[in-house]
Amino acid sequence: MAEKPSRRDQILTAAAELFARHGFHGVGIDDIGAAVGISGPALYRHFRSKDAMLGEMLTSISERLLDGGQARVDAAASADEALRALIGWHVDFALDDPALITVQMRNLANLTDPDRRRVRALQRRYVEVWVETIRRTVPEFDEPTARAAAHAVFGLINSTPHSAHLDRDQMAALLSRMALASLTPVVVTS
Amino acid sequence: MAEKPSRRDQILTAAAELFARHGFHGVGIDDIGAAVGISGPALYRHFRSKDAMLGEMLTSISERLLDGGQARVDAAASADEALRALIGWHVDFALDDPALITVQMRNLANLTDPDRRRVRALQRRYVEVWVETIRRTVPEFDEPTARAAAHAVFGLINSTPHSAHLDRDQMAALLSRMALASLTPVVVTS
DNA sequence: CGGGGAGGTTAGCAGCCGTTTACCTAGTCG
DNA sequence: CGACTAGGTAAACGGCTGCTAACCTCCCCG
Repeated sequence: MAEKPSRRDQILTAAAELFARHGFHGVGIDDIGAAVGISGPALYRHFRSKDAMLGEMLTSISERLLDGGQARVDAAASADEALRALIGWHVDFALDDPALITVQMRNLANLTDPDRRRVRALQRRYVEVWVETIRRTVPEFDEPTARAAAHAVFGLINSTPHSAHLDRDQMAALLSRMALASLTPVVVTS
Repeated sequence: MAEKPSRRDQILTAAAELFARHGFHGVGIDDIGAAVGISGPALYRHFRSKDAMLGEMLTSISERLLDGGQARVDAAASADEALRALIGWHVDFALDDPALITVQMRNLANLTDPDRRRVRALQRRYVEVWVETIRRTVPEFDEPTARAAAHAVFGLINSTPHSAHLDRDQMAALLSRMALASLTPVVVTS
């Protein structure tokens, strides 16, 4: 079933690609229209404004990340397994939607104030899932350290768009291994 | 000696801060002027254009990164020490100039064509320094893998601006440990 | 059959923003 | 002392861009 994507979704994915490549302000309304075969102001039949596109894009990413991450953690049997599942989840997301990940990293500042608040709240909750999971497997990390470590792992995994030299599976394996290793630096070489 | 910074440098650091926070297109010429106490078009006494500011900013970062990295590697006695030195160098840079690092990560696309070529060439050479160093300490990585790993480590270290919750020294220690651990995942738990 | 909504189109406006211009000071130096 | 320069100002211009307006055309459904 070819799951025909709604016009809105077509527009959002095209816009994400463009925003990722040129930045929010670097993309014109006409560019987005052209990318989906319609031209210019026709977009206003589907979105209230250009800001609204970015807003919807980022809130939907943030919700998907949070929900998926939470689900993986809840389904895990042990703390260790939870961490692996979380890493795998984020790696898959970053590899499957590099444009979305890039936009989420770079274009938070271009959001409208209420949108930014919403997105930040979602992101904070996602980070919190990570912080708890990390602290369960690496008890010697205090909370601020775990938070900083979580951000560092995000940076590591989200580097994906800048290095597509490996194929998907190798990349997933590499990133997962590196992420996991970076979080267990204290495995004493006995 | 209070090393009074030249006007040009004042402008560049102020502009870097603004570009990092709002993105290149999100900052007006008047904003930059205001940030250094002069207003608007006075900047054109010091720079040919707004693009020229970004160009000079990014080439100078890239040169500093490359030169410093190369120097550290050359000064190192062993491969292992070279890797540690390289990590330390990049961590120090990212912690001391978070704005510059952010601009370099996000605003490559806003460069003028010749500037982008120059910067990319410098960045490639810097990555190459990392790739060689990594391969000397982790021989089981082939070249593409080492390159991808280098990018991942950059992402890890450059995550600094998004998490200033720790003080400088703790942050440096954490990032260095994580970076090093991520690159030696094969320390078999004997 | 006939009318209304969904989804296009082009033309045009309004505002922003990078850049140029013309002008005005202080210093500096022959 | 007079002239040139470095560095600043405010005003104006021109192009780009987000958005609106007016209009057109299917398609569906009573």
